Amino acid sequence: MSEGVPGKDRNLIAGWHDAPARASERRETRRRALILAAGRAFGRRGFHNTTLDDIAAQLSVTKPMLYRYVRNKHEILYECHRIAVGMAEEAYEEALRQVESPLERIRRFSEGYITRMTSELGTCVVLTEYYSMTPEHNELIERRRRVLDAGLRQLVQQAVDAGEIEPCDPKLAVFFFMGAINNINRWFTEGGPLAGEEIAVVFSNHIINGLRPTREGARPGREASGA
Amino acid sequence: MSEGVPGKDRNLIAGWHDAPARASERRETRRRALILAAGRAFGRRGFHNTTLDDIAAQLSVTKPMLYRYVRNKHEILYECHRIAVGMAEEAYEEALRQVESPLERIRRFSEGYITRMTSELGTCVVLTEYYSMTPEHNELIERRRRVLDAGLRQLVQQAVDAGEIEPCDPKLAVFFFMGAINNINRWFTEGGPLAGEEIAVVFSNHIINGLRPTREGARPGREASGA
DNA sequence: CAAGGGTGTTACTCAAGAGTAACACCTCAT
DNA sequence: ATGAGGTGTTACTCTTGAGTAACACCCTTG
Repeated sequence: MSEGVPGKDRNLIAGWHDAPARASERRETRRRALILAAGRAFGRRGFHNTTLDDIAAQLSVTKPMLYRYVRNKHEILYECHRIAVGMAEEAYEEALRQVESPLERIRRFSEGYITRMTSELGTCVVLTEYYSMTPEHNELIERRRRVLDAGLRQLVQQAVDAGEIEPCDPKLAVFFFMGAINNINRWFTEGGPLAGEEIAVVFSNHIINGLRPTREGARPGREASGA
Repeated sequence: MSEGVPGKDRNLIAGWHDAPARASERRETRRRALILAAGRAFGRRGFHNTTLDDIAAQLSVTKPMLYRYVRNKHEILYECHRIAVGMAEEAYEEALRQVESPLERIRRFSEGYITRMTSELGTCVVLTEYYSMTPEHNELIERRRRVLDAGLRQLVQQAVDAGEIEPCDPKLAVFFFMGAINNINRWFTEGGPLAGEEIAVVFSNHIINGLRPTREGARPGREASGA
């Protein structure tokens, strides 16, 4: 996104005011920038607490301009959710492609998903507020989420069957770690102390190893034996 | 609405239409019922997608009635959040009281918090939508959450120091499991197939043991993880 | 049987914010 | 230059929903 384009960049939000040449191409870029700005605001302050005027101001234009790029406010929210599931699906398929072991696939998925979610585009994403979508949009997103969920549960089940992990309820297991992951946007801030990849690795480890009790599980009488 | 009929129990929401005797006592009961109904709706459809008329309808009264029990809509949301942090604080203190081992305290906290959160009162609670509170309310809630967070991080650090768990970043660890827990309300439904205590136990295990890789990570010669 | 406090209603006000109409400017190909 | 198409604005409309005023109906207690 941030090319070596000379001079301009009059705005914080990338890609709006530097018009990339040809019409239809610019249109796409701007639409993207709009979704990004809106998504961030939605994530931080919520869908209904963010007005179109706010978003427009972010891009230093006025509200009616936005309607050149999106049909209405709900479409923006829908796009955000599409990006979000899209990233999860991508990570899932990538994981299937890259490794064989079910457990390792889960790790890859988690890492890939988190990495995407904390990327520039990802930070725009809203995982909460699915209830603010129109029923039609919600249905579309839900459907995709359900498919993904089923895939993940299957992975967990396979990991159990392969003896890689102890038996557990796949449904709850998936709820568990997806909950942890989907909550990241609540506290993550781009440019904060934590890099996305860092979080991805740490979280994935927690998913698989938990708080990772030490073998001898020191007695309640505590006694640190060599870290 | 003909009242006073001995049969009563004319409404789903407990405690509204069966007037418990003395005035000030009933007032409290009704206020409680109102918060509960509202909190559930907020959790399911979001703060802004829930109108006061909706809430009133739930209780089979009309909007102006609600104003006899709360100052305004924001106060309801605040009460929900107060209940939520309150439950977390309770669970935390209980954990400190009951056991000594830092790791065991974390488990107790998690179990206690989840159990409360899935209790009848708990299901009303909104953990999302903190951004829909007034800045003043938000400040109050935030403050308490920060204190709790600090306590939890300390527990994690202590568990590390005591050699109970492998070293890790306490901040991320707490974000991790609190994320998983706070997301429960997204999918939990009272009277669904999963009981609150069940979830509490399973999640707490996941927090501590993760997906619990088997020792040799191989054969399905699983040992009995007796219930 | 009044009187008064509590319960509940209908019928409003009022602000905010999504969405639109209409116009004004710029710039580029002919 | 000129008109066409894209960019951007100001100044609205209209709906929704929070909050309120004002009244009507009990019950209880003297």
